[in-house]
Amino acid sequence: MSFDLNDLDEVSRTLKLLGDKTRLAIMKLLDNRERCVCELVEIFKTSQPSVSQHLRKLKDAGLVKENRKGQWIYYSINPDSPQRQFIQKLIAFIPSQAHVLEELDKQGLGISCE
Amino acid sequence: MSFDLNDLDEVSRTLKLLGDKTRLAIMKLLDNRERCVCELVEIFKTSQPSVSQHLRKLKDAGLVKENRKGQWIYYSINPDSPQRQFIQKLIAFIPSQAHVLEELDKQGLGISCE
DNA sequence: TCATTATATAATCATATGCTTATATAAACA
DNA sequence: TGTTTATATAAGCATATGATTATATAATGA
Repeated sequence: MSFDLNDLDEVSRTLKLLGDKTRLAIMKLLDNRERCVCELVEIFKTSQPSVSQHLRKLKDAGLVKENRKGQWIYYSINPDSPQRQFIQKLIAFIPSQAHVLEELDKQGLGISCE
Repeated sequence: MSFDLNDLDEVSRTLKLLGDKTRLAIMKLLDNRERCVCELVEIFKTSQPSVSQHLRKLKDAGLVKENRKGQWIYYSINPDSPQRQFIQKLIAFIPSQAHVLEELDKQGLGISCE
């Protein structure tokens, strides 16, 4: 599981991956706790396939991992990622997404896939 | 000159900008000292327009500034960029580009636009 | 002024990207 | 087993991106 982060290619690839607003927000949201796909779909008000595809890219890069619980699949930050420290520093520069969730509540949408 | 870095949009835009291998390497190279366009062209072994266009994007984002000296235009990190601290942290994760220059020397190309 | 050198800009093009719609898979449950 | 719910994958499409080629601008020097 060795991996050299000190590599220009690798860093630029990671930046490119997180250079997408949705993916960056997903990482920030997962920073707190795991979330199931349906939560993310509601938060971003986009299609389910769109969220799935973003998650796929994050998973392929090893940044997140999935955990199925019955029908639901929960995603979380992959603690074993060699890039984790780097990712954490990036995330630290993003404001909390709390307000996003608050706004959802105001709109009475709530978040429940159950 | 106020600017809120604590903004998801802004962070993702910056990451996207540096999510390009050439632009990221340019920023790393400029971290040491200013460089003229011709130096960068030689280093990256790409076309002059290509380098110019990358520099244009970095300049438009306020990350670098230019300084004409006769025929030559030298680019350097813009110290007044509100994103500077963020950029510095990103750059810190990239290995020195010293070896790139060393290889150029070996190939006898040297670097001189004069 | 004309030629040369350095750089920027414009136009074109091939590829990458992200979204949408449709469909497949997988679990839960009647 | 059949239906519903959650998620993934595939296909198609519009837009973004980065490179190349050609041309424009600007400074230098004969």
